Amino acid sequence: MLRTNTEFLSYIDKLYQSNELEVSLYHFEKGKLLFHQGEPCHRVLVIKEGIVKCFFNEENGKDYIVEFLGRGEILGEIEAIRQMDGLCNVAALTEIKVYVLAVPFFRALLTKDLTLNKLLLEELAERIVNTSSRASFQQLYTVEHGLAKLLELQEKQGIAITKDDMAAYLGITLRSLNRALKDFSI
Amino acid sequence: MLRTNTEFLSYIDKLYQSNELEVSLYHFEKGKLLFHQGEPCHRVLVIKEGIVKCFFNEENGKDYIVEFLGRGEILGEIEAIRQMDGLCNVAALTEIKVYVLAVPFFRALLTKDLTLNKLLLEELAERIVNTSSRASFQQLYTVEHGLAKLLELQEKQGIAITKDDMAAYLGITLRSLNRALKDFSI
DNA sequence: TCAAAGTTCGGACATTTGTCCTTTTCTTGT
DNA sequence: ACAAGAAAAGGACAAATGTCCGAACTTTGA
Repeated sequence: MLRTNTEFLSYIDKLYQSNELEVSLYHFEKGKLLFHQGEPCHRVLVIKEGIVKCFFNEENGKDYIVEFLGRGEILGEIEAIRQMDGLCNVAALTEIKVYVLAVPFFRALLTKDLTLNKLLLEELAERIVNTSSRASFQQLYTVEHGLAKLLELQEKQGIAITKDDMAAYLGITLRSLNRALKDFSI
Repeated sequence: MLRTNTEFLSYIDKLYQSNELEVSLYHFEKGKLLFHQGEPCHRVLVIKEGIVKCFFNEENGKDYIVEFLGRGEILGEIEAIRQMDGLCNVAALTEIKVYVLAVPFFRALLTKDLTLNKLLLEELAERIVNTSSRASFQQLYTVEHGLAKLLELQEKQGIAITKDDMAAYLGITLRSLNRALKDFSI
């Protein structure tokens, strides 16, 4: 549930070392909004440290968290590839360090670097696997199943997700989450 | 909701014309299962004609339709890229014609053909956009919203989806679908 | 044409989830 | 330490969805 991508990180680490003009390293504080749904994207980010959440804000005001991303995960690549406005919001859940690439540089790189293409294809394929199997799971199983997995993740990763975020990830209201948590501890 | 990809189709058309040893054209009848969830995949398909459904079969026996795919859409590419067993089932909803590539050939092509890489990146990015925004939408909105879109699709495309498939796409039971349909026609 | 079998549909009730609002618990400043 | 305000939790009812099963409708074969 918290995705990471070591291979991609080391690729970008190297790129950074050999090309500091085009790749820079930034630092953002917890809570900062890195991408804004519906707005133009000018940069592609790769997480060096920290955790972010990607979430949709639907017209009815509700949020849905698509995924939590950590080390080596890339952000803004879909928008860069398809030349579209921000698909969803991205907010820093912890303090983060990110590599930043301008979109034109990223796109130029794509036209000539097969390694980058390969890494990206693997990353996108992995995301489809995750997103689609989660959608299926959430539609067809009860909340408890999803909650169990989410609690397990927090345990393993040693991270604390707020209840609001847990509910947004499960696609339910806070009230329902509280109920599920209560049922859980019986 | 019914996805197609003209660009990809013409790429494969050309590949077929220049390389009939490695790319072949097959024909399958309606109802045929082209990929089986959890089983090894040996081939990559590109739809030349017809429509298929990709669906998960969950352990509780329920189905969830991830997407409907038509002309120019590729199948089995995720499994080929990540070298994994079938992610979901794929069944022909109509008679279909497909180009067939063996996985090793497809992978070899990936290592040297930037055009293919580009087309695939665009396709995978598009799928992520669709899958994730649909997941969000379905979690956060009522069934009627989803149903409206689905009916619209059938109208536009002139295709008839069975009620079972409509329910599986919406992630609800047939009973709930019938109710929604009734409410709809008021 | 008719009856039997299969299929689809909808009623009735159970369960789940959401909404709204009160109660409880936690913070904060003096 | 305590009161006031803020944040979190839970009760009560409403709405949505699922399950089960019988009724209505279709198909098929003699």
